[in-house]
Amino acid sequence: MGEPKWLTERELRVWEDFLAVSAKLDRRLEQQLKDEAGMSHAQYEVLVRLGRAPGGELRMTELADAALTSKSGLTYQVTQLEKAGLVRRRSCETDVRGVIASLTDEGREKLREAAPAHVTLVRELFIDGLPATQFAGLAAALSILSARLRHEADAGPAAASGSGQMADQLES
Amino acid sequence: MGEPKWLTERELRVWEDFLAVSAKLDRRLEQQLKDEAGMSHAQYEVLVRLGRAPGGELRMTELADAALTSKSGLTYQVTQLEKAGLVRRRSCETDVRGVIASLTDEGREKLREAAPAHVTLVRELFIDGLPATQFAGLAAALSILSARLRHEADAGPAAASGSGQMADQLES
DNA sequence: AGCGTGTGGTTCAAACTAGAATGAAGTGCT
DNA sequence: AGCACTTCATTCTAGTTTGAACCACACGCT
Repeated sequence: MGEPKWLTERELRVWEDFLAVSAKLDRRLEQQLKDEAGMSHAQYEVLVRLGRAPGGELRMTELADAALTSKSGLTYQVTQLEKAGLVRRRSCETDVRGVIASLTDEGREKLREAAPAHVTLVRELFIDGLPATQFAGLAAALSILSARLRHEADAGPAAASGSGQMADQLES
Repeated sequence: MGEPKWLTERELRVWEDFLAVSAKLDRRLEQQLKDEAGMSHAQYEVLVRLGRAPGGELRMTELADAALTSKSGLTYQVTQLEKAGLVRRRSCETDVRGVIASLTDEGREKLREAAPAHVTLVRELFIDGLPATQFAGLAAALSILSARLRHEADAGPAAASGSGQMADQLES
């Protein structure tokens, strides 16, 4: 790893813009949810994924994956949400080890209550304000990156051992 | 706030892709820096901003701003970095209250040492793999969002008091 | 059945985070 | 000069994060 390919000025700007946007967006959303709904973004995210799942139920591991948090992180959040009465734990019939997180009625209600302001802010900060062309560009780029990172997750450090290209799906 | 403008399916996908990309990228970089350089991404970011500043020095507030962390967060990180000998604090001549964080030679060396692997990973995960067109779209979008959030920071809750539109720059 | 390996979830310890409160010192106005 | 107001950085507190260690169970193989 003597001399890597450094970033061009442009690439650097894009990367730092990404970091800045991500950080500031996170903070604004966090703050708003805390103020108006008394919950963290992480918790909101858990409720959303549960709300979307059939029956409002999901296995812990699946939920952790969907809500972009670690397993231990999810255990913590679900415990908090359970204390607040928004989520219940029940055990899985087909696998004794399994735990199923289940959205309560209060949880669903709370979600319904918190969503409008949240969505409005996401719209204001992220969606509106981008001309259609740029939005389309952003959409395309994020879709690729998201897919890429989803698969990287398994193979992870495998890239270090030679491949790391995956150019196949790009050349189409 | 009865019924907000909900997100279309497409908008939702983009937003969630953004969250996913951001989260996964963060985790990968965090992990790599910890493994290979023994520092957190936050600390790395502080070193980078200092390294780029004239004389390797910056006022705490400016640094906090640049490194995307809160003031108290920066105080903590600088203390850590100081313990590690990578940064020094000195007081500001023109303002007694002021504190200037200054990159030490060891700090600069450490940065030089950590940067290649970090940059390579950023390249691998974020830059390469995006066709030129999509990269350009991403760049344009992030540039707009970044600028927007930079200014929002001051006006912040001002949006709540009536305006909140800023539609002027949309209709063009 | 018995054994080794993998998986699901929690617990634990340690680090990090942000905001509120604090104290000291600038700034502007009369 | 005196006073109110803002700014700079730190301290404090409480909450949150993560990976590692852990236990109990599932699964595959012989």
